[in-house]
Amino acid sequence: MNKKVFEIYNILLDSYGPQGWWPLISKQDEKCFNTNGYHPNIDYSPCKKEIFEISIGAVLTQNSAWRNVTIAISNLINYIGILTPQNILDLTDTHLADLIKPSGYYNQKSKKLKKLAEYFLILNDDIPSRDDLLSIWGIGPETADCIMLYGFSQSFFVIDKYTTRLFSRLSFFNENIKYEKAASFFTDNLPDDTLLFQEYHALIVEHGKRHCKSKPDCCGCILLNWCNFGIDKKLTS
DNA sequence: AACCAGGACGTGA
DNA sequence: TCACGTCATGGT
Repeated sequence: MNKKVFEIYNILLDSYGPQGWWPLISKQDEKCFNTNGYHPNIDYSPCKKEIFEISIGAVLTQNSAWRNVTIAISNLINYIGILTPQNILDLTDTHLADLIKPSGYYNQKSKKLKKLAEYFLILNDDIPSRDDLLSIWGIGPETADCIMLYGFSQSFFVIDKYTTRLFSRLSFFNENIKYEKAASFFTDNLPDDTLLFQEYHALIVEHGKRHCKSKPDCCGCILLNWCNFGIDKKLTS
């Protein structure tokens, strides 16, 4: 058990506060109420329609900015009302593509959402296995883990570009590490805790957006002491 | 005006 | 297995 992994979590949490993921579009107004002393993850698990919204968001955000995804999801909600599998399936592929256009890759993602909706329709109230999700066309390891972790509250650790970038810069592993290997790095070095995994991934993304970008902005980075990459940047700039 | 954003799939070696 | 090409909008 590498305690550094948990220490970094605490640094991020102290600095940014609890993130309260998954950010539901259909619940944005309620979230605004709770900016003070509110711990959004405690005893909260999403209801059925929210699980589906999370899953849709996980697909739409593939290699695209969350800002654009919020527009796409808003378009969907404005047009079909409640996000249900049947409402998605009732749209034509091209109409669905048109609604989600702002999220990019709209033709592919339209098909992906249809496949996702078909699966959720037969899923009913069951909890899927990770392999079930991976067998759906358009759902890879990161999307599956997002759905499992944030949708179904199962303790899978989500690995994304921000995660491999940050922890490779922190010299824990190489940036081109395989997905499953990176995931087990975290699950091996952290207590098996869904809320922890939810909060940690969200904090990594927040830190990635603020500092650990593709072109890093190391000024004000709270992990600078931990980061060889940051030190190198300081010496060379 | 390139570059990047909370990836996944298909193909050829 | 792996290294690429493809998919595509919107912000900086």
